[in-house]
Amino acid sequence: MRIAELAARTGVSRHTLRYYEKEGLLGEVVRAGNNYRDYPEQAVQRVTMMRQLKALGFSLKEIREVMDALRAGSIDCAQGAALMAQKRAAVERRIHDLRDVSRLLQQEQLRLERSAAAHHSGARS
Amino acid sequence: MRIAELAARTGVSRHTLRYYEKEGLLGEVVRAGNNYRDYPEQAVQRVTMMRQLKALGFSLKEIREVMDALRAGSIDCAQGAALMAQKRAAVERRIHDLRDVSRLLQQEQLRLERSAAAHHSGARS
DNA sequence: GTTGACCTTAGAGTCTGCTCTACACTTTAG
DNA sequence: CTAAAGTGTAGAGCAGACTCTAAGGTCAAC
Repeated sequence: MRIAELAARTGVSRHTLRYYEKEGLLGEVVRAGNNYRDYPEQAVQRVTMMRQLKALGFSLKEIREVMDALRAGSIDCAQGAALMAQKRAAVERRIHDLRDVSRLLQQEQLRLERSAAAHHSGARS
Repeated sequence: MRIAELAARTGVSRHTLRYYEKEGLLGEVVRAGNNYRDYPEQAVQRVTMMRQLKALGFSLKEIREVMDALRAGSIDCAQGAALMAQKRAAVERRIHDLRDVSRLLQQEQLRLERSAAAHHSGARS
């Protein structure tokens, strides 16, 4: 498919798609005879995943590493699987850290709710 | 404490601490008679939390909202608690999304491991 | 009372990740 | 055939988040 279709189906602009390619996130993109980019169907999933990872706070460099792993998988399955496991571990670490933050926020929330209740019942602060 | 100590204890540079203050992440910072900033002990926890949130991919604007909620809590407990709950919901959403990504990566990993095993046992790809 | 460590502000510079513009070529619709 | 829509490259511009520099005030120690 051409760049406009990929942009439409992923919600990532043409400009950004070319930028991602330049930054190595999309590997080599095949060109048609007229020099237009010709993306495979799979590009939709790949770019969608990039967008998701981006939204979760991953840098383009980190995303590139995930994509490299996926691409390596098409060549060397064992190596690709290993890289995939490593990237998944990074994601799990991030989940763990977020849980810590969530717990902190909850503690603060409970503390404030107790304070609010105390004020409401006429107690002194 | 002075800015150098806060920087040392949080791992955030003097420059960045002033920048965060300018961006409203630290609220009003009390000044000593000599116009030096004089941070309360609590600033260590606050700045540490900023650093954590930052590492997890939150923008300064989002972090500012969390800090505003914490600061509001010192004034209006009920309101602070509500904001805290709201921020915690955002964190939980992010955890949920990360779990999706983790699941995707795991699927790919398993697929590749099966492929690798098939290759190893002499099967055709 | 001067040296050196620390503090101040204002503002310039840097890096990332887009986003847009200019200009030229290709394709498609009428 | 021509106009509009789409694509290409190169490069400028921009916002966010720092990072650093310059020029000067403060303070503790010698």
